[in-house]
Amino acid sequence: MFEKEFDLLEEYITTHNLKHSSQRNDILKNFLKEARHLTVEELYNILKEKGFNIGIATVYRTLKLFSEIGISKELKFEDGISRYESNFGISHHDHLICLKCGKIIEIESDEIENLQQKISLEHNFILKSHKLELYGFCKECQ
Amino acid sequence: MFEKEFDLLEEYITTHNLKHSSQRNDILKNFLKEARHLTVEELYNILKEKGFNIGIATVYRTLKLFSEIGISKELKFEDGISRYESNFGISHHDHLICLKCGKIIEIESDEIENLQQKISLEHNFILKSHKLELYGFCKECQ
DNA sequence: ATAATATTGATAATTATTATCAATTTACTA
DNA sequence: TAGTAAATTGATAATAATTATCAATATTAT
Repeated sequence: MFEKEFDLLEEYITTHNLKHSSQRNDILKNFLKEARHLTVEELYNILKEKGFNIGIATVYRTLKLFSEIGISKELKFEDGISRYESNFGISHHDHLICLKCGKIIEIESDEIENLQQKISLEHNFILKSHKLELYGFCKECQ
Repeated sequence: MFEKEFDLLEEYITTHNLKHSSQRNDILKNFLKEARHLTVEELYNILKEKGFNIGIATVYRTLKLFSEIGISKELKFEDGISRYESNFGISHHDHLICLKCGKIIEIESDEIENLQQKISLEHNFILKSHKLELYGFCKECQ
C-alpha cells in the first residue's frame, strides 16, 4: 500500500543524501491513511492517539518535506492555517468550503482551467499556479 | 473627495452610537489616497512619514472596521498577511499576482463568475463568496 | 566499530494580529 | 460652559501558528 509515495520518498532520500527515519515513515503512512486536508496539529494528535511518540516539530518538518517532494500539497484557506492533502497522481482541483461545518469538497473543471489560461494570456502573464476557493453553505447546512 | 466613503463611515458611526475621531478620519483619507492592496504596516509607515502620530493598533482596528462597513475589503494571499483595498463602488474582481515583483493585477470576468455559480449549483452549494488568485510572472518579470 | 552527518524533539524565537487597560477625547446634558 | 458617561487611543502584553536552535540520538558509509 502506498508504494508510489514511499518510492518517491526513497528517491528523494537517495538523490539528496539524506538518511532514513522511522518517524518519517510513520508520518507518511498515517498521513496517507487519514482524511484529506489535515492540519499539522490534527495529524500530530492522530499519531499521538495511535501511540506514536513523534514531536510536533517533526510533523511540521515532515509535511513541508513531503510537499517539496510532491507527495503532498500545502493548502491555505481563509483561516490561514496550513492544511495538507495527498497529491501524488492527483490532478489539479479546487475547493468548495462550507462556512458552517467546514466540509471541503474537491472540484475539477477544465472550463475553469482554460479560462484562467486565457485571462493570463490576455495580461501577458505566465501562469504558474492558481487557487480557487468557493465559500458558501453545503447541502446539509443550508 | 471621497465623500461617499466618509458618508458611509458617518452613517455607521451614527447608527452604532460611536464617536468621531481624527485618527479614523486621517486613516481613511490616506488609505483611499494610497495604492491598493496595502498591508497594515505599509499604511502605518506612510502615516508616520507624513507626520501623523497614530499607533499601529489603531491602524489594525480601523482597517478591520472599514472592512466591516464595506469601505474596504480584506485580502489574504499566499503569504498570509492581510492586505486592504478600497471597496466602495468597486465590482467584484480577482487577482493576478507576480511571484517575482509582487505586482498585483486586478481582473474581472463574467465568464468565471458564471462558471463558479454553475459549479456551486452542481454541488448543491449556496455560494457566498469566492477567491481566485493566479500566481505567475508578469510581463516585466519573465 | 568508528566517524561523519542527518534526524529528532524540546523549547526558544519569530511574526502578524488581537486583547488589555489606563489615559484621553468626544458628545450629551444640566 | 462644566460635568459625566462612554468611546477611542496607544503602549504593550498575550496569542497562535510556524520556524529556528541545538544537544542528544540514529543512520550510513568505511
